[in-house]
Amino acid sequence: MANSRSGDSMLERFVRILSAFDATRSSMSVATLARRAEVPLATTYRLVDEMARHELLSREPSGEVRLGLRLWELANRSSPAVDLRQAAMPFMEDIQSVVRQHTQLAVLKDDEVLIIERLSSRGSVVNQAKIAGRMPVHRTAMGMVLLAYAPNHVQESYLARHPEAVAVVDAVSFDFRRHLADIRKRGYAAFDGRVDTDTTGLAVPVLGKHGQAIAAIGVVLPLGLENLSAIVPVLMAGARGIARAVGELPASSS
Amino acid sequence: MANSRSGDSMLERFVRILSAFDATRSSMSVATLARRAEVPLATTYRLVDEMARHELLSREPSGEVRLGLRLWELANRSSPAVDLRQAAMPFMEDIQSVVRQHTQLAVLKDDEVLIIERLSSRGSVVNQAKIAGRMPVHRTAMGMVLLAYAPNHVQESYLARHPEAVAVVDAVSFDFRRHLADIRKRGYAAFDGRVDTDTTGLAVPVLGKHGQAIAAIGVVLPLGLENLSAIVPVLMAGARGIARAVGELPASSS
DNA sequence: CCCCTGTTCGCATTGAATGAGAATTACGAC
DNA sequence: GTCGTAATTCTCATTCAATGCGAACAGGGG
Repeated sequence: MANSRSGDSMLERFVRILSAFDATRSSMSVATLARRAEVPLATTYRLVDEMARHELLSREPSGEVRLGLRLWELANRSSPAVDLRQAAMPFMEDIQSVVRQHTQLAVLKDDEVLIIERLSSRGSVVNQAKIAGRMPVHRTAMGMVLLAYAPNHVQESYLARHPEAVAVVDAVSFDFRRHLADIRKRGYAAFDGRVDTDTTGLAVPVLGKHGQAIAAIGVVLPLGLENLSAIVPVLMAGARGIARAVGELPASSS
Repeated sequence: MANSRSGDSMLERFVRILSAFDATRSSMSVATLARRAEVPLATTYRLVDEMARHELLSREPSGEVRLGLRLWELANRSSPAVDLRQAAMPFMEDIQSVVRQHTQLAVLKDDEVLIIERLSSRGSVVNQAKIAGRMPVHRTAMGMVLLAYAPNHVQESYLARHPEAVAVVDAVSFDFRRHLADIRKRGYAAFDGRVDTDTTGLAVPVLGKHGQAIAAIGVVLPLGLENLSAIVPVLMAGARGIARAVGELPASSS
């Protein structure tokens, strides 16, 4: 039995199997799955169909495996992300109806930006962000806003773990901490072409009662930024609305 | 060791634990969780913190447990529901901008209506539907549309399992199968006050290439149905758009 | 004070999970 | 058709990781 080395609880494997799926690879053969998840083949087969029996995974006619509808259902019935999203939706729609470009909601998670929600008009510019997808902190306006309003120890540990961030921010060398302070002073962050060369990101924090960011809302605009300063107040009004709608929410971790 | 009776694989328990959470009870003590999930206390404690370690669950400062952000992330990175939602969103927004009431997207699952997405204007009437929530088939316009365009064996097994449906549909006794045929003839379903006494549900199917419903889109309107017939074409146009946007999607099960 | 509920820990027990590998099937390429 | 490769299914002896009882501990009302 369990005759082998690896210190894997079954749950560990279970998570690794789920993690093998992402937006770019939403279905695959069991064998491939076993390879990606680094779980022994025979075991993977057993696990997969046990999971399929509970509809956490589903097997397509082709034999490929993908995430199951029940997993989605369970995760979306109640969760921090769901609560946040629900509180924010009406305000995001308000923003959207004015800005008419991608409007997104995100939180900070494991030193990355986790996108919670995203509204897109038909004519929006292209944008790589996906719901439940992640973006790098220091290349996005949402990320920098989240970091700027994060507790000190989060900022410091981010800096410690991501020295490359300092180099990337603007052509000139500069003080990252001061950059964060600037963002706090303005109350928003705006970046040109850092994700896509022809778009501008603009984001403001949703502030909790102790001044920390519990989330960020941002928009992605085409580079021709005429009335950009007219948009900031719209975002801020939305953010205040969301903050009010969120009585108290568990934080997002670090 | 597994010295006890129950034929529970660990995964079985895992699912039961997750299932203990729903929109009405999004966090609880471990002991309560153990009771609801019917998992032995000591085992529950062990499982909960193993799951918490992987952020499938999270422990709040108060000690209560709730679903974790990572679970949400995994489930939303890729899943049938996510794909469908993504294909449908632009069309739902179009519909919403015209109708200005709740606009929802749902599929049939286990003889129930599973709500996938839901847009609500600020001034919408009250509506109990929640994302990832379920509604009864024969009391909702979305449910009846889904059933009307479902394969025959699904309809029959629904009838077999839900004899009460026949009695409920309209004051007069009547032929349920014929009712479904009527819906197919019209191409939509409209029900007054069956969920809430002061609202009307209106729904059309999103048809796959073989004529089956792969989803339904519906709106919830206040009972004063003046221009109701003007809305149907809007929904149908949206449904066609969604159908086109969905190249091929795995079905939703039965 | 007692009682009730939630939480943590120790521990002996064993059956359920494990993974190597053989056998079989599916699928292209040619 | 004939290979050849990859995917899948099965078998099976091994054993340790998961199990759950029960006892102990911690609060917190009343």
